Amino acid sequence: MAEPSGEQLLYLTDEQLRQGIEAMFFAYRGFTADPDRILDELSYGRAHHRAVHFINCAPGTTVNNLLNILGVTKQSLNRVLRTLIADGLVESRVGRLDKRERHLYLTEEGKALEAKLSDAQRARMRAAYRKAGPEAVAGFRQVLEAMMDADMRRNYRALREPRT
Amino acid sequence: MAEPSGEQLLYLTDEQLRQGIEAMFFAYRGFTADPDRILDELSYGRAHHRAVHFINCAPGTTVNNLLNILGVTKQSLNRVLRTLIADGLVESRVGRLDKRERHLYLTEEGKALEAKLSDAQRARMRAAYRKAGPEAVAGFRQVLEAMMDADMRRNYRALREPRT
DNA sequence: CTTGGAATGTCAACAAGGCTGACGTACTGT
DNA sequence: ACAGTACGTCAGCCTTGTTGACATTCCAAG
Repeated sequence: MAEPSGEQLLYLTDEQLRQGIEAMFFAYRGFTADPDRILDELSYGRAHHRAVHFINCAPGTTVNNLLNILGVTKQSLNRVLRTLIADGLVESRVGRLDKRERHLYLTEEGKALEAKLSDAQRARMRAAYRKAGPEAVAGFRQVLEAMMDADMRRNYRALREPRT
Repeated sequence: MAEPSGEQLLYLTDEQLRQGIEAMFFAYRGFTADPDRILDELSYGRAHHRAVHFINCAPGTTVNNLLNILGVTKQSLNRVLRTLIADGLVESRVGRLDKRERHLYLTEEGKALEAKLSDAQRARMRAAYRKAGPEAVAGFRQVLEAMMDADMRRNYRALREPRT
């Protein structure tokens, strides 16, 4: 894939890049629009969505682990987790091996919300993928991955792995 | 490295879509990281960046027009504009045709900041584009455009048109 | 010409969700 | 025993979203 086969390797004018920047801006808004609507009705915010999403991906994850993935402070995350636990969407279990740790799980209710949010977001993603075609999707993913910070790319790849 | 490039057609499993969602999340963070650092030093935020960016793209635009592009309330935008005007980065001129309107322009100082932010963001975008290759970039843009809301796509395309 | 309504922009106040700092508690490993 | 780690929490700040109230300006109907 790293072989450009000549072609127009260099069409990286500032104008092209600016368009990419704006596309990213508008697309991200579309990307979050559907979940945001659902969240609003429950008086939750995007922060709750992120927490629920990653707890679902990695059941039993610790608070500290989640902190690294989300890139926020523990105070900030804790505020969100507190409401999710109080509302019975997330369960926090004291670690067996290390009792200082809290392992986080979605309850059935939590899974239901996650599914609802996920479905909405996937629907848009699926529509976009269909419209653009498989090859475009491969390119899309490559550029996104190249755009991440190195340490985030590690997190991202860790989440993609089948299982350890 | 284990990136599927092109071959398989219908791989729109929920798992694949979930990966796309996460890639979008992490990539957007990388995307805004560099400007955020610059902004922080000046005690501005992302909102200032967006305003400066789009005023630069469309000099003389009205507040209302900017509102539509940015998708926030006028009160929210106004707060940001007020500080930018107070700091001498943006100039607001009363409309000649319609005196209710305010036309917005970047001052020299404003243009300097815009260039600084833009350079940082473009550098990352350029690096990602280089790494992924021209074909990936085309796919990237296609998927992003398909992911926008319809009305935002209009704004996006309007901004891509040659100058008026 | 007047007047009411629409459009535009400003000010005030509030909420969500970031942040830092400080501190308490429970546990771990040396 | 003790230093360090993991987590929770309180207090307070900032940015940036929101609504509500209001001033100005324009325009069109009476």
